[in-house]
Amino acid sequence: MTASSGAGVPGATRSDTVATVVRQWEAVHPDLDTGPMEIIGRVNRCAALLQQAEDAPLRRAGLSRPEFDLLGALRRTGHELTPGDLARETFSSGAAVTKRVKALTERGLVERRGDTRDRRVAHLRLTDAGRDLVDGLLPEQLAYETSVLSGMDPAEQDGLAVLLSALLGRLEGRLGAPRP
Amino acid sequence: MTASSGAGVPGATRSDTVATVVRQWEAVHPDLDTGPMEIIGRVNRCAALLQQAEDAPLRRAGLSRPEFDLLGALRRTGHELTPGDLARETFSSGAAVTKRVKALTERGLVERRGDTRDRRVAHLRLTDAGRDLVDGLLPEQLAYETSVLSGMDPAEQDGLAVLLSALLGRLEGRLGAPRP
DNA sequence: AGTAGGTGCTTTACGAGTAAAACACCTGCT
DNA sequence: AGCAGGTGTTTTACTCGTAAAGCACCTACT
Repeated sequence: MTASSGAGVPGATRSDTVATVVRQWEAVHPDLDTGPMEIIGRVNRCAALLQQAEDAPLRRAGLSRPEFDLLGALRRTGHELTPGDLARETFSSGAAVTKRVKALTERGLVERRGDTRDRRVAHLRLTDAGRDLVDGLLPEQLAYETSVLSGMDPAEQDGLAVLLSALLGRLEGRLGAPRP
Repeated sequence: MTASSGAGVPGATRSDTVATVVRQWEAVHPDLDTGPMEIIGRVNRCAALLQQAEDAPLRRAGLSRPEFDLLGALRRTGHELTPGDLARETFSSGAAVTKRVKALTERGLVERRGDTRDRRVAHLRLTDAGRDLVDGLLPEQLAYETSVLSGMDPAEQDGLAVLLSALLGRLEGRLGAPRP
């Protein structure tokens, strides 16, 4: 009665790994509504496969994905960011940002400048080399993403983007400040 | 011209973090087609938030998510699995499985039995305590997932499941055996 | 002015995953 | 039978992220 997708969707959406996992759970726990798994299991699995695939070109450039995210944040915002800004922007802990920034400055991709007013804070920006690296990598990433999505027609792509946005909106609203 | 979702979708899908990130990239690189980001960025972000949220009840039970995945694989298949099977089933490395199995057997959740034919392989199964733990946790997980999705009506949920399945099918087909 | 409390960042200690090597065992060829 | 090569699992050395403590600095109250 939980109004989920238990409905049926007759023979659709066969042949992905999540479908077989869901069927296994249904066999073992016929009483539970496995509808949500059809969505959330697939989101998780898609994300895992996408990251694995997209990491390859980055590693070729000697970057981890979190490092690329950090450089990307600096590039796309267009202005300097503090470590704290970067932590929020890349959804990672402050400590992780500290270490990544250290590694990236040593490699000459990022520069730091102390704030004159508040001597606790640092301002970070890309060096020319850092900017060039991001600008070289980004088209590669997008080309791969485009090729993955090329199997879906544009209407499906838009539909997927809209539905995911709805889901994400809900997640971000609900999880903005959870109780640990 | 790459037939992506660049079309427009006028004012739709505002107010999630991915939308603002995409707008930033568009401002810096107006030449690139950022359509794929609208999908793939959201998949990644949704997965990150979902995992973070779903980890909480697991940690309360003293389990990490990979550990729960391992126990879940044993539960849903209903029969014994070898470490290799588990590695494939949970998409993790053999070494990681070895360590997790060790920890879980020490906690009395998993039992191992040597193969009589081939003495290299072990067969693993849940203890009663392991089975009970999974069976107690699973409804919690599903209830949370149901509540997250409760904002979407059933038709949207089905649509999302179908579209994600199409994407996942493509990813699994393409990435079954990549070249490192 | 002096100080208590908060903020921004970094350091430390540790846990967890990985890749590569090591190990133990099986299989098929001669 | 004996051994070369393959497979299933574990071990080792290392990397990376995290939580919690630590440090330096700012701010606002008395």
